[in-house]
Amino acid sequence: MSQPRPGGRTARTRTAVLEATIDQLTEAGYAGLSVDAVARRAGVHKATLYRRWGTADGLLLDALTLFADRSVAMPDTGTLDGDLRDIARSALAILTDRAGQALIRAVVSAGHDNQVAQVIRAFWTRHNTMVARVVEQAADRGELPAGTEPADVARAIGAPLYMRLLVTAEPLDTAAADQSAAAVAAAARAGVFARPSAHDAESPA
Amino acid sequence: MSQPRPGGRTARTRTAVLEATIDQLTEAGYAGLSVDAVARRAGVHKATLYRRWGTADGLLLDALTLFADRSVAMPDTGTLDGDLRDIARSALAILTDRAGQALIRAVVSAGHDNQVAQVIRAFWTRHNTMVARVVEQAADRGELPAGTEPADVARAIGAPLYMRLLVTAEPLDTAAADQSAAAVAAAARAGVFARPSAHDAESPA
DNA sequence: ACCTAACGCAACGAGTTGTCGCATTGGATC
DNA sequence: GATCCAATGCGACAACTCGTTGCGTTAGGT
Repeated sequence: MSQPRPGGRTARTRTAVLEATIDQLTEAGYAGLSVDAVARRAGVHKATLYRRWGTADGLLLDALTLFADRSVAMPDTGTLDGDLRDIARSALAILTDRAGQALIRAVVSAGHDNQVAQVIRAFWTRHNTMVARVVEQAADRGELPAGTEPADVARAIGAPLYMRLLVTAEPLDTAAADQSAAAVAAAARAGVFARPSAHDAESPA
Repeated sequence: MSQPRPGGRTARTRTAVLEATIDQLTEAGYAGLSVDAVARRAGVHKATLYRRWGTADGLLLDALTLFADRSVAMPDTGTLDGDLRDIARSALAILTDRAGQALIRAVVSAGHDNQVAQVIRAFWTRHNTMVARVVEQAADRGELPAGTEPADVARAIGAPLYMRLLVTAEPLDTAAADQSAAAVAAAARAGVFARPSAHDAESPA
């Protein structure tokens, strides 16, 4: 069941092509992501790309998968504010990374009805479980009300940064990330993200 | 200096074309916004579109201008929470509107280096001045610390909603808008959006 | 009734897209 | 180092899309 030819040339071609894909996305955006352009840039014949990736979306999907496979780092600063700040700065790192920017813009342009969206959903699922642990620890320390929704917290941390990148084209710097983290911390402490308690009791572990 | 022929046919054509532009954007996205497709859909010959709008981006720009010309409504509920809730719900209305969704997605895909971006910047400028008045009133009432940045508040209100639409494809409902407003209110009250006071005094007014 | 801007129409050249058959190459295996 | 085969290179191609142009027609001001 081993791959027929997992070896050198194929891997090199893939690397060159996916790097060219990022370059092309960076310069020409999703609209300019044609198979021909990527082939020329990678120094590979376009027939090869059509055979292995089929379409431009196939290229995007492969590049995205490679990028999203980085494991999400779990912060552990001992305080809610510290953890949220770390999360916001990690998000900032992705959003300021050249490949990250290119891929995020492309994903948004590609829409939500394809395999690309599945990779994104999987990424957010992992990210949310990470945030859930942070929230849980904070609740144990008494820093947050019980029943705080991790998904709401996770979205709120990233949202202002994505907003700057995608909508308002404002600068993405550490101050922006830290402000976002502080805002989320304040809102979470105020119970804005707390799920309305079913009846009035939430005791189980 | 009056327009040569401002009358009937031209106006009808424009309406039909811009409506077809929205339809096409809704169904096929920015990538599918070809002049030919819009012409067929509008029942107008493509040469006419090339003559009047030049390119697909010209169509987008005209449709966007028409849409963005709605004046931004100023809320006046008497409380910060009420005003922010109104603002969030207004944003929600745009983001759930068919044309609004189509245009916002298109604008993001079109990027930030064109005339389209200018219309967007103008829109946000007006929106920010509106939010500034709300913030100012709240500060006068003592609900907010002095020096609270309106731009930060405005961004924070819209961000989670844009995030749902563009990135995570989550539902856009009143609960989402209200939560966003509540989160911003909590953060603003905590002074997260307060500009660091120049030296240490902020007494005037 | 007249006049002209706006539109319809058809055809076109240029560029892009995806596919095909065949030659060549690289690297795994013995 | 000889052999073999999957992966790639190569060029040509039909189909399609894009934007333009010249000319005839129409609508709506005057």
